[in-house]
Amino acid sequence: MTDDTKTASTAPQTVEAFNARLADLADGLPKRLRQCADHVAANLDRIAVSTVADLAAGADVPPSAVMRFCQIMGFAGFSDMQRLFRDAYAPGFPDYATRLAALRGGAGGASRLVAEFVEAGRLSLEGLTAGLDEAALEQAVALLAGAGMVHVVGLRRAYPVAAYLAYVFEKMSVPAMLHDGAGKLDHRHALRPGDAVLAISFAPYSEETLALATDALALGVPVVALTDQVTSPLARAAQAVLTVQEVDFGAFRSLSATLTMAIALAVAVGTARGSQG
Amino acid sequence: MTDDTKTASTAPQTVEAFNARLADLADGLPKRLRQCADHVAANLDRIAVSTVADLAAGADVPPSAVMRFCQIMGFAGFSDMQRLFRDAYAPGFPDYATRLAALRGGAGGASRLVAEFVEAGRLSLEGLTAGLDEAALEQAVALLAGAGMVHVVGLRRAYPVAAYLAYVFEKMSVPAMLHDGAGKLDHRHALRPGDAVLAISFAPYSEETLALATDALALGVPVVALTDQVTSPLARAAQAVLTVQEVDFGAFRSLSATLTMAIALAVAVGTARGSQG
DNA sequence: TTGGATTTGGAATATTTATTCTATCTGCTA
DNA sequence: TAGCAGATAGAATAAATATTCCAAATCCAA
Repeated sequence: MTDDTKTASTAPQTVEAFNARLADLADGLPKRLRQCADHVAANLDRIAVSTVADLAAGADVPPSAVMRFCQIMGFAGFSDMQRLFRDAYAPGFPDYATRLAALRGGAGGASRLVAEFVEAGRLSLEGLTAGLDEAALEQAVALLAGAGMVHVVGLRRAYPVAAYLAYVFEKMSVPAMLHDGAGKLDHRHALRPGDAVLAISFAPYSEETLALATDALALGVPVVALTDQVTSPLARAAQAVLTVQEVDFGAFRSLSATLTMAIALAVAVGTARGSQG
Repeated sequence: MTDDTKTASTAPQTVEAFNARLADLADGLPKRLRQCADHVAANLDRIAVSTVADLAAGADVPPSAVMRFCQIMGFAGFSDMQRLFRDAYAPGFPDYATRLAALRGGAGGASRLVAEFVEAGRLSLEGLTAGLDEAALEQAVALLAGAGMVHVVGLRRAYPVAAYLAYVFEKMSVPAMLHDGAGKLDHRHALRPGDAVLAISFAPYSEETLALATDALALGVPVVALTDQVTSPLARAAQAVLTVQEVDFGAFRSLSATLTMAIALAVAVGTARGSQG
């Protein structure tokens, strides 16, 4: 026991080192300490202005667990750990506008891009609220909530949206099938009376998506369209048309608004079904 | 004594009001209080993480002078004043539990859901700018830009992100392969020296994603992690860790911030490659 | 299961930090 | 310069906060 492990000397000197150590230790930690680690990791920016009791309450552990956490991180105690974050607090204002301006103006290529896409996403979200067709939305929910099976289709840029919808539907126990065009199979025969189609497509509209929507129309299966324009060819085949405009940055469009619309739609449908029994 | 002068009621409620009051009083202040005012005005952003003694030392006055200063500013004491700054600079993802409860009770149905998810998305995007680790981002871009092939992996909730990344990479002519676990194939043999892995996973972390990252680590193939916590198990296997916190609404999380980070990353990588030749 | 090691919760204690109080000082007016 | 009002410094006290310690609980290996 003479070789006292010099825990103090291993104390992280920077927030980066702190994170590294946290990532390093986190896996092998017992329950309570793990809770501390997770809560701290998720609230790094609050450590500077928190007390042991605050942190303990947030992590749902007793204060002594927080103390033990600080010690295994290499600090003498909480105050020692907090000092690191108080010193690093200098950059200050996590004010959105300021930070965004700094990122946009800054040199860093990638950070700059993040700032631009964030701004584009924010604008798209604003546009979503402003341009929402509530009647169409209610109708879409009604159509999908009443369906035996929801066929979700979306390709290319719309595919992530379709995949996400399928995921949320599954989570909410809504019977749904994702048509992803894999294997170039012709899935249209899966459409049955009582089903519904949720088709997502943006210009340039993918042929397969349009084809499924058209077939559904012919079979009398209702179609909900999530698209970019009321004049979209997809709109012609649909009983309910939801439009979302994404603000683009450069040649690229984010999917913030589209996905937000998608999750709201899916949750609304799941809820409506749940309450129907 | 009945007309108790309600000094407490004059306490500034916002940082702006605080500044206004400070400007208002500063001129007529005696020496020591003036020193306090000047030092405080010059170090507004540090009040939240300072003690009375810190401030006193900085202003070169005894602690009791600081107390008097707090009181003439309208606060009950230093702690009262500090609370204002701690709250003001708290980068709040405020209580969504309350909102959700209100939503359940209130009317508005699907449109209301859209509004809530829009708000959650907006907050997530703001959090992304505030919490961006620029160094990690640059490193991630460098690793991926230098790779022969980018292996993108993400399952469940992360799958739409992975799919989107694969789409953007393809658009930008970055050789990329999407590992989607289809057919339960073991794709890890596809990893070759010179490649890189871009792994996306959120709690609860999917085993397959972790496995691919771990294999890559063993093979010396660099891994970029896009995850929710620095304590994520994915982080251990990764050379660059990008964290994104999504504000959740109810049981559901949108992907606004994650996708925004994803597209920015992909475009940055594509651009870097393009300029390399 | 048993035994041993690790982890945990909470009470007891130590330390830091805020706050009050008052004797003293300073600057002003007459 | 005497007298007074306000300002000040520092000591005394109160409150909040951090930290330690140990008995009890839990986990794990044999």
